[in-house]
Amino acid sequence: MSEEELMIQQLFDEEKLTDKQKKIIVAAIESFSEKGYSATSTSEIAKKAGVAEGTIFRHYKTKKDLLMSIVAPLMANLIGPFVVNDFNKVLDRQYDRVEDFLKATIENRREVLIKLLPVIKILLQEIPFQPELRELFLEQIAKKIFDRVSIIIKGYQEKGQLIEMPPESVARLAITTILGYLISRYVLLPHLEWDDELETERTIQFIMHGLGKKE
Amino acid sequence: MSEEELMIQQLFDEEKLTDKQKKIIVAAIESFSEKGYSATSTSEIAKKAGVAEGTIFRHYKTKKDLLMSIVAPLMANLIGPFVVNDFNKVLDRQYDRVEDFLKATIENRREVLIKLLPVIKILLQEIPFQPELRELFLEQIAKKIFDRVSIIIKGYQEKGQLIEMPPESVARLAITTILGYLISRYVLLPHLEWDDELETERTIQFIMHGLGKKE
Amino acid sequence: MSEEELMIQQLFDEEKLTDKQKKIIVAAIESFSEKGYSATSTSEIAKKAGVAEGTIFRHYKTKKDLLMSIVAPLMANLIGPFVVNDFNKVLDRQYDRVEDFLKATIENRREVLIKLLPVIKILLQEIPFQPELRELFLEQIAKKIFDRVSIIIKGYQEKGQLIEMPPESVARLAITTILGYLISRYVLLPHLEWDDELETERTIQFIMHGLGKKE
Amino acid sequence: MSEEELMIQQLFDEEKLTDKQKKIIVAAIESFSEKGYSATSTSEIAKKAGVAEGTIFRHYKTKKDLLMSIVAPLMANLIGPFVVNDFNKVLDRQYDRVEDFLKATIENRREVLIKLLPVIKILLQEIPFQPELRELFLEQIAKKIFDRVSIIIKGYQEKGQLIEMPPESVARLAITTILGYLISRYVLLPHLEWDDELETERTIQFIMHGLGKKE
DNA sequence: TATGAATGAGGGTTCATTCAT
DNA sequence: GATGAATGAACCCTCATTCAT
Repeated sequence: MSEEELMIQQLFDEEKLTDKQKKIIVAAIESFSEKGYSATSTSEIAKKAGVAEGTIFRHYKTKKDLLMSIVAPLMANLIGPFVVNDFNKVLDRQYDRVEDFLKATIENRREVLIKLLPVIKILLQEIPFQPELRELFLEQIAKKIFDRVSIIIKGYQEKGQLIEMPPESVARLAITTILGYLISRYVLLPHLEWDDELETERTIQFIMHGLGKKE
Repeated sequence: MSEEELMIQQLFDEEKLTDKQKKIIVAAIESFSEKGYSATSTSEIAKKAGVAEGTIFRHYKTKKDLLMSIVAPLMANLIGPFVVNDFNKVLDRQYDRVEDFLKATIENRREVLIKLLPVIKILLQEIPFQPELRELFLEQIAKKIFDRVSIIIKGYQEKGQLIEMPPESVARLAITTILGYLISRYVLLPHLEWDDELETERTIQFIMHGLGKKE
Repeated sequence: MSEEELMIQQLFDEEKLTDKQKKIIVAAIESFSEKGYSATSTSEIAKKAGVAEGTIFRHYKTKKDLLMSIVAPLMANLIGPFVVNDFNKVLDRQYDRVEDFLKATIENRREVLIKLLPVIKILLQEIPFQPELRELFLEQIAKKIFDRVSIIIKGYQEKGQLIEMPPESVARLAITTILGYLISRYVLLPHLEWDDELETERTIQFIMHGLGKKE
Repeated sequence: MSEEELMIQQLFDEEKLTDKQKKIIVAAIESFSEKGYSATSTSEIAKKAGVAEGTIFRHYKTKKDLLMSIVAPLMANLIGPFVVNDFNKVLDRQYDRVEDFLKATIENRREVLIKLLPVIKILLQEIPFQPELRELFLEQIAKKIFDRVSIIIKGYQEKGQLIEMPPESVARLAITTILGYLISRYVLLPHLEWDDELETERTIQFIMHGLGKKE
């Protein structure tokens, strides 16, 4: 229970949720991420949450409403700290080298990513099918992150630490590499044994120097 | 229609499908990839295919059967040419430099990937929810590709073209980078304008030399 | 309605059934006994009961569940009073002569049999096809009745009122004769005019003295 | 196969059935008697018979047609030999004593009953639900048998071998007793071990002298 | 506020039957 | 005559949602 409680807190820290609401949210996250949104029935959620079927609809007008109320705060959560903390730190020149910034970013996001993994799975699953979700995601998350990252990139380029390449391309390559790592690590192959520190190091090294051998 | 006909041919070239079967497959692919497997009703597929609902179940015992019959041949298709053609060419030392191999691989797969995009979307969407699909994918695709790629990598490492790093890590980084490019290009942001040749070049360059500036 | 109400009361006297449940049961009994279980659709039952089809499945998980919930209490009902009342009376030597016992038994069961006729028809119809039903019937009804009857028979044999013959055979002959009478009377040929008292008398006389003429 | 072949011959000896027709009939009898008419699908029959679904409907316009074509000849078969052979023998005074007639009748019918058991089960099952069947049965079978039996009874009554009782009642009692025996023996409790000769003897004895002890 | 009985549209699937081959 | 693909109505059952309690 404490595990879910943490997730709930992380996601809805400011809102006031009744006890039943929390149970509904937890149950919905579990079912949605296990079977998918469409394949999950509200009655199943109600049973798992230990509430009556009607109770769900008292708090959330529709099933989609419930989905949104789970997934929307995730967005703020994913981007929020990143924007506020790290970005400022970078501006404050706390990370002189790109490597340090990358490492801090990965470390910083790793924890919240793990905690919110089920919700992230739901988000990724439903983005292709819920236009509102996709727009929300593209405009609130993708765009913002992309913009901030581009600024950061330009900064490092000016400092001569990054090659001359359009920031969008640099951003794309860096972000997909990091996400590729995190998704491989936590979504696709979580059952393998990973040496997290070493693999993080390699990922960063790859971003910086590629795979080609310097002669 | 010719577009879908092509896809059908690509996927089911050896099997003999009746006209109605083809229509069902095409309609199912369209609906599944647009709304997701669970959210698509068989009656909707029937209507779109212009056949009676019962006809679907004459050819495919269940709805999941229909899904599998769409997605299973994709696997062979995705991996087949790769294994046979490219791998042999590499062994035949047709690609002296890693760059050439990467470029050929991307180009080679790009075409089939575009054509099969809707089916790939379905596959990716349903892998988390259909255990049989996941196993099929992990064992038939992921493992095979990984193995072959690892061999290729070792070859280039011995030739001194790739850094010393466990082939698994090299494979992971290379594959996720390429997939990250293709997914960004064709799935996430297809509506942007892309200079395919240039962006492919950059992706390969990134894999080889990273983002760090040589001084 | 009062007719069915009576049947419902007789069958489910202890359980608390909602109004809709009663209507569903009544409608199901009517349809099952008229057209058979397999040939009756749940939508038909719903319509006849004046409820939504979903309502049926809220109370009974499956169609077979509905059948069982109708037929199971019948068993207790058919055997219950017999075991408790009559059997005790016999033990209490309330019936000195076999004839009196037989008459009381027939009279006693006639009433409930008439009232539960439709349900009995359903039971008899479905016993060959529902293994669970058959076992339930054989073990809960047939065996119990057979055992009790055998004890009673032995009693009368010891009193010299019945011929020496294995109690099983005696029981078989007596029971099938009585059932043969009741089934002829109420199931096969209910439209004929019957002089119930006289025919009962003849049936008992037949059991006691057969058809042969004493010279 | 020879078992079914025999049944087919017995039932349809005069008609010319194609090979496929026979297979259909055999398959239908098996399925109908196992699962009931309504619960058996034509496709299942086709599969079991090894013919195409359409073939069934080429020979029998509807599913009910198939049922009727199985069950109708049974009637003639059940009554035919009885009327012709036994009855004449009785008239020919081949059976002086009632006992002999009863024994001959039971023995005579036992064999055909066993062979046609599955078809008889179908007939008994469907009589309550198929009005045409019921009328056919009542008028062609029940009535005829009843009439003939009544005549026989009167004959024995005149000879002083049977008590004075309306022939209808005598017939009812005798017939239900015999049927009760045969049904107990072959339908309800076929798995018990039966001493057929002894039990037949007891049944006849019961009919003649009842269960009461002569002092 | 919370319940859970009730709804009826729609879910996937099977059905008896037809008909072009 | 035999086939089996095709049909669409009907099957049993589940669904998201409502509302009286």
